[in-house]
Amino acid sequence: MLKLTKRTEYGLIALVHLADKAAEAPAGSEVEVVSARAIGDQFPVPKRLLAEALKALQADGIVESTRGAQGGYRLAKPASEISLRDVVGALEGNPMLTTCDGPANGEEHSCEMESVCRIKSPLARVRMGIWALLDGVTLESIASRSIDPAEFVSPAH
Amino acid sequence: MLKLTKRTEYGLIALVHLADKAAEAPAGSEVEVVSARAIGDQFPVPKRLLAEALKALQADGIVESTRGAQGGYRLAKPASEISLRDVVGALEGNPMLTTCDGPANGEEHSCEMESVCRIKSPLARVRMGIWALLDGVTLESIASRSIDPAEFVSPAH
DNA sequence: CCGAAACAGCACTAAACTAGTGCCGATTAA
DNA sequence: TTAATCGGCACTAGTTTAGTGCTGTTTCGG
Repeated sequence: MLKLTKRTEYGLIALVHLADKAAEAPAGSEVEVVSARAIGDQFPVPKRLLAEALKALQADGIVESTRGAQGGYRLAKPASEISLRDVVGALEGNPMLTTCDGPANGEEHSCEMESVCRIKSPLARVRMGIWALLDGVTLESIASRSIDPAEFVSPAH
Repeated sequence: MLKLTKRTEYGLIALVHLADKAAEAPAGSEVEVVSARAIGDQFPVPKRLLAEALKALQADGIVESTRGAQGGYRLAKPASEISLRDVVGALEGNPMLTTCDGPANGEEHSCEMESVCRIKSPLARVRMGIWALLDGVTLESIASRSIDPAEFVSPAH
């Protein structure tokens, strides 16, 4: 199904939070790291999965981590340079649409119909369209949507 | 994962085939129906699943069926009026991206964070972008990609 | 009128993926 | 030294996907 996983959802939530932190920081100063626990405390999401997502994001160089007490995560790049495609790619890999519509796996023989298949290349085009769309959405554009931090930390419920 | 199901893949293959038949037919004449078996014979796909896909397409008014011997399927509308979104919608439903990113299910309370959730509306925007993209791809545009029928029935390999 | 061809509907299995949890080791600030 | 925190492995339960079986119903053709 054409759906993102919870992992991705949680990862995105965490990233938006980290982007806020980065934006709040006084210019020129080091951005404070935020622990997975701290993020999880602010949202009703299973903290453990959040941590899983952050781990994956770290492995892909989207966030950087500091270990030990007072450790945590922060964005590894400016929010404007992190696209939704990067995030989705890190959290659920690149493969898309049909199995035979391989993205860059030129070596795989994809499917057995090859020559008979008329939908492969149209689907590949669609896939690239979707990727381009995700490429156009940066973490900055997601995070910078009129959020008063005060309202943010004191949720309505 | 951001992937289409086999069902959709098989359905698309069948639709392209039916679009061919429709295009071949002499102007003004009735388009011949094609049985699921006939389609399945031309492609290395499990015939049964192909039939499943066609059934779903019929239920959604994308193809129309004729029952009984010599029965089969044909497009219910011109190929130019069938979009990839229609097909995907018929074969795997509309829900997309995260679970809280409900398409038109206004009544559902979606997720419990509501007020705190900062990714919902950006994701909704992305979803609409993807749908618009799928809307722009018609069955006609997929099928009419320089296919010499002769080359089609005698594949290169 | 009968039988074969074809759609239609239901139910079932096995494999893969998703969501979520547990546990323990490694690292580091206090 | 201790507690906080990231990092890695493994495990369970539920859902989805892929694929198959069987039976009923409709209709053409002989």
